[in-house]
Amino acid sequence: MTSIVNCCIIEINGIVFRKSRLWRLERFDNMVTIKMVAKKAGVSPSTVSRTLSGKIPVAESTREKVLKAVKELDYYPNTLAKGLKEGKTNTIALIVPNIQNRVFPDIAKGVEDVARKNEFTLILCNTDENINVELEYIDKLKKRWVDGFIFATAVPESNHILKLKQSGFPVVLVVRTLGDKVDAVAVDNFKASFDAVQYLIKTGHKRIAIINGSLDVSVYNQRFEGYKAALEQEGIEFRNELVIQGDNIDNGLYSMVYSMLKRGINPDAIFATSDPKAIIAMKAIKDFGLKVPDHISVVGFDNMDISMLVDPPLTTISQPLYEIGVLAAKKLITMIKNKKQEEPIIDILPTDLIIRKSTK
Amino acid sequence: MTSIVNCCIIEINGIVFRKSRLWRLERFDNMVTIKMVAKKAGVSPSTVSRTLSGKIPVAESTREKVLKAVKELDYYPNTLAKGLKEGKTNTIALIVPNIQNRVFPDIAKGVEDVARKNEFTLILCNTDENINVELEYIDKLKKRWVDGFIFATAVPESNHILKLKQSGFPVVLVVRTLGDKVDAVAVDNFKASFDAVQYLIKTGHKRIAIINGSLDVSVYNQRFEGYKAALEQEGIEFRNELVIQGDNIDNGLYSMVYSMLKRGINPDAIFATSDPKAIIAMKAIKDFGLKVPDHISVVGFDNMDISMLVDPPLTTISQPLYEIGVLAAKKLITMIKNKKQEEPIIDILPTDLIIRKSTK
DNA sequence: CTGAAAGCGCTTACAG
DNA sequence: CTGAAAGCGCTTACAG
Repeated sequence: MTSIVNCCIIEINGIVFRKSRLWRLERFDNMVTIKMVAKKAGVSPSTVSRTLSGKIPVAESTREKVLKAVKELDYYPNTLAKGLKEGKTNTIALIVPNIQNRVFPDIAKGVEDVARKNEFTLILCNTDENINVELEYIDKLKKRWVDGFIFATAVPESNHILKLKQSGFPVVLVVRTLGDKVDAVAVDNFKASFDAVQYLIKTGHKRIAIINGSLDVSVYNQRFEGYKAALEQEGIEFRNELVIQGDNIDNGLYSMVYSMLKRGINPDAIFATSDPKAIIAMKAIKDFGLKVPDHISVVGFDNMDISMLVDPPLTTISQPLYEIGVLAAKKLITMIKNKKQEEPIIDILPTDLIIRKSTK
Repeated sequence: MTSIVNCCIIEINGIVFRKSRLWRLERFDNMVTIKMVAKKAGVSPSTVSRTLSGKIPVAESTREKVLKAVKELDYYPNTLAKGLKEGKTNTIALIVPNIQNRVFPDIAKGVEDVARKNEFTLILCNTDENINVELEYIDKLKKRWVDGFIFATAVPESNHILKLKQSGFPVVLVVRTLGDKVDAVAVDNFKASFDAVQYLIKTGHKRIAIINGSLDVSVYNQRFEGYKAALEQEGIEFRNELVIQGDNIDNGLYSMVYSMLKRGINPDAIFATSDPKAIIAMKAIKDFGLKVPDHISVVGFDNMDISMLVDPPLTTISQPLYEIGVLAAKKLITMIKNKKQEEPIIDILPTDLIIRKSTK
């Protein structure tokens, strides 16, 4: 028995409840519990639970009494208690390297829309491309009984993801793959890149430079391979001097492009592996006194909303980012509901080359 | 007593545990609990808890035994159970109208960085500018015992937010305010707008058009007022024909600007209340055959990373979005930790007018 | 159809 | 310094 000192009396709508207080937060002392609803409706907590879940039949008259009490007390069940009992939380986590990078909000939106429709909550985690932050998050979320994970991060060493999957958590990768060991939704970056470069070659370009991101990131690696393969197939020699390595929106990139032009490397096209890179390149080209596309054609990657607004409008590759998010979330939720591990499936969605005015 | 049928035996590292199985998910049957750690270390669960919390002294020798067992079993406490017991979850929710709008990822990043440092988890919710989705989220998150809310949404009827606050949840608004009733972190949109328009007037512009968003959104309302006030102070008549109402990145806006030029309204400057609007305006101006800034100056709002890359680089107003997120999260977490409602404080952060080449 | 009981995993007041 | 007990709010197997 709890002693009187540690009890408090709560009166809600004329019904008196005794509640142990002990050391809980004040804020929650006025939380309406299932017991209170039961008392008010004159039934047992079990019956309230059954009425609300709808899974087990309840007499119509009882049902009405319960629902009336629920409404009058503004009762909503405590998800923590429910989750503790049921061993699931209806929550999924989306791990992204950097939410400020345009690609991820679109994916996040797709994931979120599906999550909401299925009454799942989304936890968004930003790793700052830092593996330790990522590990920290996984550790935290395991404790929290997140039901599953979607990873959009792209570090090469990914044992932690395999381990997570092996320990029983449903995992879906997005925008990247990890062999055929983990479910994934991605695009064929090799092919997208290949197609774009082939298009440049077919339209008469011969000295095609590439602005690429870090080769440690799998998508950039694949795009680079696609670039080289297209050159090879079309019988154009790969030249190292035409490769610029520039990390996203980075002041260094502008001067790298500018200095490439100054050194007389004279490319007739630049294939940039992201739109911001392409836009920076266009600026450097213009500032150097050359014209896009008259002297140099430029192709981007991602079809950001801004890319149709720059001058000239950017030819670029569009990825179905929102759809990737949607499909990944659907897969994950199915896995969670099935409660068993199936053979992983890798879904590859198509990309489009969107031809605008930055190529001739 | 649970009958044998409903029990299962688990052996971990040579120690045997009996676990009631009943109807829990298979996946969690191999979860390591505090009881298992206690058994392995040869102490009581209380002692394990005390060792890990560190709040209550434990004998050094006991401590070592416990930590060894924790490590060997790879134990991590169940946050749901902890949250249920303690009445808090160390989780905050950020509600944004649209994560795909550039402004919000920056804020989200700020919130998240602070949350992570304080060992809070962030739940991100996207309302699609739909009040019903917002209400749905609030309802869901209350159940989940989220410890507090940050709202970046901007609908005018906001009784639900006041109600949430009154029912005891810490709430901070961001980018908007709700009188002085709720804590908020925002910028002075009126002043930012006033300053920009005044700058245009001082530099010789007389027919200044404005491209504004919906007046239902408080920030656009304030920016519009700032525009009118600057005109008035400088003795320039406000003209309705110079007002364009265009919802963000919307194909309609381009033709609205174009047709304004065609109708001979001839503004000498356009103040756009967001960068995308400004960039669309610049495109319409160019396509019409006029030059920016020679014929028409253009000013944007938000200083998106892209705005320095367009041609000409865009003069715009920069808001400290990341800092807004940081400050809001700090305020919220302080409120949560203090466990009591103080007088609300509205923090107004400064904006900067960044002058580039789109204005003369 | 319904209630009393047990238990999810944890933490602290209580009593040594 | 430590263990046994109680309880957070919920849900379902069990027994009527």
